[in-house]
Amino acid sequence: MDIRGVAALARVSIATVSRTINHVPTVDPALAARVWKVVHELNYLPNTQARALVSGRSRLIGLIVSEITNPFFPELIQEFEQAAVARGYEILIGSTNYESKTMEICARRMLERKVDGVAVMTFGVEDFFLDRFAAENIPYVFIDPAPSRPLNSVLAVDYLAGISEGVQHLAVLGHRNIAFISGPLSRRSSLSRKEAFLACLHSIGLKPNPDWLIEGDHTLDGGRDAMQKILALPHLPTAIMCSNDMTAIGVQHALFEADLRIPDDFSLIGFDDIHLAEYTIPPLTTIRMSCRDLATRAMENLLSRRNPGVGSTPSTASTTQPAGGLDSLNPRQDQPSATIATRLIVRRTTGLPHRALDDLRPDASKQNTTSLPPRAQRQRRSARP
Amino acid sequence: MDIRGVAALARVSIATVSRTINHVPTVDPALAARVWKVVHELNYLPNTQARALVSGRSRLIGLIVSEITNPFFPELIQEFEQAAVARGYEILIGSTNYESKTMEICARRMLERKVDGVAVMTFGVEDFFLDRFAAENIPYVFIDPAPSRPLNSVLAVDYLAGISEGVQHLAVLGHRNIAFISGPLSRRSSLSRKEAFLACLHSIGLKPNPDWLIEGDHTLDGGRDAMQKILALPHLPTAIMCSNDMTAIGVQHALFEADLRIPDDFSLIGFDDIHLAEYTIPPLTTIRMSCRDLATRAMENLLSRRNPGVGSTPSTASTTQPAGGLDSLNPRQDQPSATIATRLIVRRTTGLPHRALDDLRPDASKQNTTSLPPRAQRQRRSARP
DNA sequence: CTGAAAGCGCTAACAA
DNA sequence: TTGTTAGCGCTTTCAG
Repeated sequence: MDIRGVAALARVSIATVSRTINHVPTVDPALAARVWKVVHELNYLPNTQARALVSGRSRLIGLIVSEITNPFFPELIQEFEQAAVARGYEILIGSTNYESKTMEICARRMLERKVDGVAVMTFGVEDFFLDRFAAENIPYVFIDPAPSRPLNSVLAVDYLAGISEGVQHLAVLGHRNIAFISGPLSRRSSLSRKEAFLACLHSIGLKPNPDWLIEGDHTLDGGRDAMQKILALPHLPTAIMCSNDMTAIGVQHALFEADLRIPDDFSLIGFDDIHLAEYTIPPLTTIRMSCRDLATRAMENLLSRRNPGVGSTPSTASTTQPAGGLDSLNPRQDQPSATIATRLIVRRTTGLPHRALDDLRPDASKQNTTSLPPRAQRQRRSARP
Repeated sequence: MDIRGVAALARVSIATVSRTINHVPTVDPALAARVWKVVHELNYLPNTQARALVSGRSRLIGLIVSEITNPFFPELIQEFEQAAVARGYEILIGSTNYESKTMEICARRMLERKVDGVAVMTFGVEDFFLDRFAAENIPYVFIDPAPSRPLNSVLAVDYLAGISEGVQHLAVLGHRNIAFISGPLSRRSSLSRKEAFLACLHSIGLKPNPDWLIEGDHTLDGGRDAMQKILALPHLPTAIMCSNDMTAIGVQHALFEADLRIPDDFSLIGFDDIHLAEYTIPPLTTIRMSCRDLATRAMENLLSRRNPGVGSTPSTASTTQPAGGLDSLNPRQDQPSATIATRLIVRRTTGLPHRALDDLRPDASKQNTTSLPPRAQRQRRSARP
């Protein structure tokens, strides 16, 4: 059943049907009522493809993430989807899995489906596609520092604030030897976090030990492996900061396997504050970055810059959803940046450095500052039957 | 740049361009070469909307899940996406968040975007939409028992096998008092799991204690709350089985907060075997269900039943991707079912029942079978400094 | 094997 | 305010 069928049954022209379902205000209420009646009786649903073809706008927003399997992204996607649906849009998800080939395919799909905007929540898209997006007048927004280009827009995350809170929290507890497990350093957002960490360290007069700067990959496995590398070091830090929560959970696991305890043996701080962080054992101290903020800001940024020349936007996309509303308020922005706040959430993976405990027990034999008691001397917590 | 531009530069008609990029075999290789050259020089990307409009096929597969935030689904989605992309399709994700209103919107979106098939990985869609899908000749596939209807197809998960392995594993260790935390019982897949559990219990001569059958909601919070309810009971089970891994992680957290240990105080089994299960503390014994199987089977099922009347499918969707291949092999099936296997993965949350330890220590005072020693007598594991 | 032409279902001028 | 009409970019007859 198509628009013609509706028009025939409602005894109006197809143009009137089109205007009605698009909520163009100048339709005679009587006719509109007839049209709606037929629409509902027939359960008529407009063909999105046809609409998109003729109007040039797909009401589709592309969302490129690195890895859907990292719980941070589903949380982001959920917020994004809500933000999109609330405004009458849908999202097209692409996950790059950190491969630039896959990224290319994603970008191509976005272009082929004529998305009205793209939010890139992962490492750099190649210039080729940026040019292409620009050429087709498709706004795109990056999280994090990105190449400065026209039509480009970035959402700056205030990494420094949260990480600084984290480092200071550790310093106050007495930690001087802090390791950092980064994400893949090829990604700008990973780099930013690492640099923020280094800057904080510097600002409180600590210098980084290169051995304690490990490159991870933002996965559970990566976190575990990185921690194992650290444990193999001759001198151990007393606290570990991680570039994301998944890494931290991997670290927890490595320590569990090594029979070491958190926070007694090591303090640990994550980043992202995924929902799971509250549920790790012990619950993870971490730095929160608001997905909702990110998603909302990204959406608004994109919509506010939407193709200003072509396609006036009189109306709503769906036969049911009311119009989104205020999307044409903001003027076009070319290098605007919203700032996304971060802040420390203290839970139970941070405590005094293990050295501090020794200091409290004067009878204990003096131990090397940066090494743990030999594993053999420590009891296993749960011997299996 | 559109097909006409390509045609002009390649000095052929638009029909020839169309045939070329669709890999219709009857094109003169010389012309085809000219076309491809121009296509690449111009980086021409065909407009998906236009293709879909005229061909009636969108090369879009709908995937309806309940909650993207539960890590099982991202893992499923990832597999699904790969399966789809490998066959030249894309997926359109809808998450219902367990709300039937949202489900309705999802179904509507799928219809409006003219998906070529829908995989429903969550509780029942309303009949209205099933009829609609059927009417538009859109194949759909359910996971789990679903209303029997034409064009309907279900992927049967062999819950019984895995759950039975789990129950037997517990029984062998000596557990007789086993609780089960289900998912929302309004969902068929939750019901199936619970029923499988009950059947297993019965088959080894145990009868369920109604107090130990708790309805959860498949979330972390739900698992925690359910465990807290169990802990408040006068008689405690010695083992807990959960309807999914997230619930089990919630249980771990509740026990951690209550200062109880796994597996010393309670044995715990999850379901799904999400990647995270290997990383919980201690690592979670769980029942594995293969996402990849699920995704692949669902995709194949859908494609094999694809609209047989309309739209012959001569070719590939993309200018780059090679054709998927064997999708027209299987004949149309109306009530076929692939069976998805499940099996137990033993990690470290299962052990002897706490009672058994007491039996091994004859000097210990005899304790009530179903209650733990008072918390006050147990030492805290990690007193905070 | 190729090209001309007829739409796919809808929106947006433009006229009435 | 409403209807008529010309496409949107592409696939697919149908002649050549």
